[in-house]
Amino acid sequence: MGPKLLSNADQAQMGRRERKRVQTVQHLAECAWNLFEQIGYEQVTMEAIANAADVARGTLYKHFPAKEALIAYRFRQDQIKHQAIVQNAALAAPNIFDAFMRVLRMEAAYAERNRDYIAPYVFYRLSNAQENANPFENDSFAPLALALIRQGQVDGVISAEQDAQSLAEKLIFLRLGTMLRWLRKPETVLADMYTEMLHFFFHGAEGGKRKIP
Amino acid sequence: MGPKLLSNADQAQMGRRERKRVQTVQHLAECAWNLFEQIGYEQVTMEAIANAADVARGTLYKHFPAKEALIAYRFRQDQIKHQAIVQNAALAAPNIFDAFMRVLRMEAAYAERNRDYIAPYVFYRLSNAQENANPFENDSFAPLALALIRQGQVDGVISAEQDAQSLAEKLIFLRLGTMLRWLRKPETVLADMYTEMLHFFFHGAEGGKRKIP
DNA sequence: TAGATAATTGAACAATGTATAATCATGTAC
DNA sequence: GTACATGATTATACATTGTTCAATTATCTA
Repeated sequence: MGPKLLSNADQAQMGRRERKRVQTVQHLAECAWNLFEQIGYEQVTMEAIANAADVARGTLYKHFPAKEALIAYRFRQDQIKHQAIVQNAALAAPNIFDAFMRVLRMEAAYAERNRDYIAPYVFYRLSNAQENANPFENDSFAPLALALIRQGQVDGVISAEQDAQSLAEKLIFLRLGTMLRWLRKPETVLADMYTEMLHFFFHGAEGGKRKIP
Repeated sequence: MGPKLLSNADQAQMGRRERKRVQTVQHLAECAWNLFEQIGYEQVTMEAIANAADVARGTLYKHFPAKEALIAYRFRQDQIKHQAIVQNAALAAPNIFDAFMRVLRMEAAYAERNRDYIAPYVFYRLSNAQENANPFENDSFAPLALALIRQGQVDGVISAEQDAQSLAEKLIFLRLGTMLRWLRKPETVLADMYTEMLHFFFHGAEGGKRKIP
């Protein structure tokens, strides 16, 4: 249901108006990103972006209701681009734990490369959580996590008594906490923290050790 | 180390300047809260609060750098007020799980009573997470959770291999996710969701069932 | 009492985000 | 192809947030 990468065929079918809209959006995103990289995200104002793209400020706001939306667009595009690779990596894994591990490793690598943008992105998505059903519904991670959890339940590695959707949401918030801790501590490595997080996700605080009943 | 409820003796020792500061802060918070209750949090502007309290806008901003800070102040005061009761309830519990349960039940009751303010409060605390070590460090829940987790480790109910601080943070973000889901779904009961969350916190997605080794 | 320190005020400022009327480009129906 | 509806763009104004600054007032300290 989400937006997809547009083939040339799709573009031809769209009509000039829609085609121009997409073009404008891409142009705005590009100009914004250039500015972000040049002078730093925080320093860039919406006015500056509009000027760089040579449109009125109102036009910019029409397509991107906030500066963070420009990051979200970028990230979304990248997610769509990498979706197939990530899914295949997950499918090729020998078990659910490794599948998650591979997905999270790729995500960690991406996050390390885009560190400066993670915080504004996350808070933006979170603040708009009231509207969407799930704050990270558009995120490509959520549906993948859900699928893997369901598979885990089939395999018997994950308790079938717990609602898969609910488990997915818990994982998403564990991931959020992990990301924020990583952002706060410059010396940490996100992929390592994800490993610890995954262990906790599967075994909980009890840690897989059973108390004598 | 955090702010404490002020006894009269404390106030006498403070000096007029500090005494007036506290007085102003309380006055501002009161005026703001009255407005929030009268016309709804979203509708109230900082200017309106300043006018109601009969101070310059700059003065209001000096004490409360954002509208959300007025909620945070309120909540903090209430937390301090209830701290002893909550702690005693936790101490009186027969085990760690029940201790958490009692604490979270009280918190749930409080949240249900203050539903309208939870979302802005949470996002505000979260956005200021870069500064503080932990986004909910000033929260009275964090240190209590940490203490209970350490106790759980002593009792052998919680794996001693995992860092208590790290576990506490995980619980805090599970709690965050739970709160946001509760906010999104008006039909849900927060206390019930906390129960499920706690079960997950202890046993993980595996759910306490061991796979055949 | 004198001088340092902190709080308050009023004003201006930069930026965000919303709203509106006028204008221009595109789509659709005839 | 013309006519009309619809969507996008522009310029502008507006309310609000949050910051800054110089001038003033109140408190503290020596």
